[in-house]
Amino acid sequence: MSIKQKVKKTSRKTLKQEKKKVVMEKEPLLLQPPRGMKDILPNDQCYWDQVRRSTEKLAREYGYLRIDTPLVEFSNLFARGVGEGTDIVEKEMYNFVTKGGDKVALRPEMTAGTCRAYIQHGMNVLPKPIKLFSTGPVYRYDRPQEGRYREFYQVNFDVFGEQDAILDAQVIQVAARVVQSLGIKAVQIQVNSIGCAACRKEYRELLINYLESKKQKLCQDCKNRLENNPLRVLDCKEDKCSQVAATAPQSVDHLCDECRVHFKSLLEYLDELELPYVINPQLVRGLDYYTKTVFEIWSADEEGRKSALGGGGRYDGLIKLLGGEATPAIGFGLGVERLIIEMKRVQAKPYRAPKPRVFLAQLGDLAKKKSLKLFSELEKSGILVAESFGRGSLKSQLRVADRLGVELTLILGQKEALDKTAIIKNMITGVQEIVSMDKLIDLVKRKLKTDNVVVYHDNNHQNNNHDGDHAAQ
RNA sequence: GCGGUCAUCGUCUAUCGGUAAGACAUCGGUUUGUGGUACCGAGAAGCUGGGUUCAACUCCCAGUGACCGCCCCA
Repeated sequence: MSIKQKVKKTSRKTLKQEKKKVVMEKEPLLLQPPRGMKDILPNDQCYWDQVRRSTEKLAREYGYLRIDTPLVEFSNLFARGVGEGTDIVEKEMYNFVTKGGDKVALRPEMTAGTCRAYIQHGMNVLPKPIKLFSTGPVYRYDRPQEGRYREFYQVNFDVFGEQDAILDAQVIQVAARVVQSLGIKAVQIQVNSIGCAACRKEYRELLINYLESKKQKLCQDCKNRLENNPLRVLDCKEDKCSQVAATAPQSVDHLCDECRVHFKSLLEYLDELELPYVINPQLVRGLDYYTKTVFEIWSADEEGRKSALGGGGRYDGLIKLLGGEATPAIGFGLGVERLIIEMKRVQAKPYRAPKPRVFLAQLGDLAKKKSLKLFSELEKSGILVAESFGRGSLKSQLRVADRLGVELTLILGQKEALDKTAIIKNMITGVQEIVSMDKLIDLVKRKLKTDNVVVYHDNNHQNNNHDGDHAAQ
């Protein structure tokens, strides 16, 4: 190591220590978001765009209107709506008190807020059924891991005012279609019916009796669940519990007449739609408000590892519970991050936004000034243009143009600026011509239309581009 | 909430108890008006806090975070 290097290293180190000292004096600044939260970087946006486009298109086609509700609601909306005894409300809610003393929470799911808005704005007077969809972040204070974040995004569909099972089937179909439209084909739909308030009460007692008799075989969690949420014992993953659950009375066998008919016709409608499904008598959802139909959508990879993409169900009692007039309703939510994980796994095509096909290069003070306006004129006439105004040399600008893979580069130099002309360079053939400024835009448009896109990139070059994408992350 | 693995430039990966190397990426240059290659150069890192030591990026502890497995869910 040379003396020069040594000196440099030392000074760098000293600098670093000083920097550290300054930071320490103020307050440690962690250059990362809080746990379980993450940035969605430009490189990933193509997947998010694809999800947004697909869901918005299907929502439109099935008659859903978009609604956006606040990320923050009063805590008791969720306590009442989602259920006091649920994991979500009990241990996963971001609760806080505002300066004004309001007890509020970040929404852990979207249905409660949608219902609140439905009641508040008197949507019950609209022609039924009323279909609403929304998308945005939701928050759960859970332990993060792959596909599970404390801030995550959902797309959510809800329908109000229709109790016919045909709607249950259509809602399940929409859920399946959203997933499939993203290119995720290998999905499994699980359905179950947990009955209405009346038959659920009866069933619940039956189940408690049964579980009490096997109490010593249950895990500690389930012993607790026995008290406040016995249905949840059924989907406990503990071996001993699932053994008990396997022989437990099943809700489908203890439905009242109405619920049985409802479930039966749902299955008939699903058959009619040729939507493959599996009846899972063990399926219970983590939210209290469900009645009758519940369902989940799962994907499975080659090794059989499953991941829940979303789920939903009917909640005929919720609107009344929250203070509205009794209104049947059904809905579902899908986890966007999980959809994207699946899209990547099956190598589904993300949305590709149009890229600029023209680059504007400038040389010299006068041309630089003129190029700024020329850029906006090109943009106004619908031509996507790239530039690198900050660079001086034509060489480095052309290098950028090349790397962006544009088809044409417009060169505006001192001479051209004075002559009111510009050079159009075809980046594929290398041929260039001088045209007058007032014909430039029309000519560029014509060239973009007629020029066939020739793929001339060699592999090496493409790889470089690819790496570049990653480096931008 | 519990268990496991891990933590070095923007990214990936080395090395070492004596203050860190390379690749990719970035920026600049190779006679300043012409792009892919090549060559030269520059900037850029030891998660945080303690401890052991003459000396810690390295060893130990704690914290934090990421990932995996439970639990739960989306």
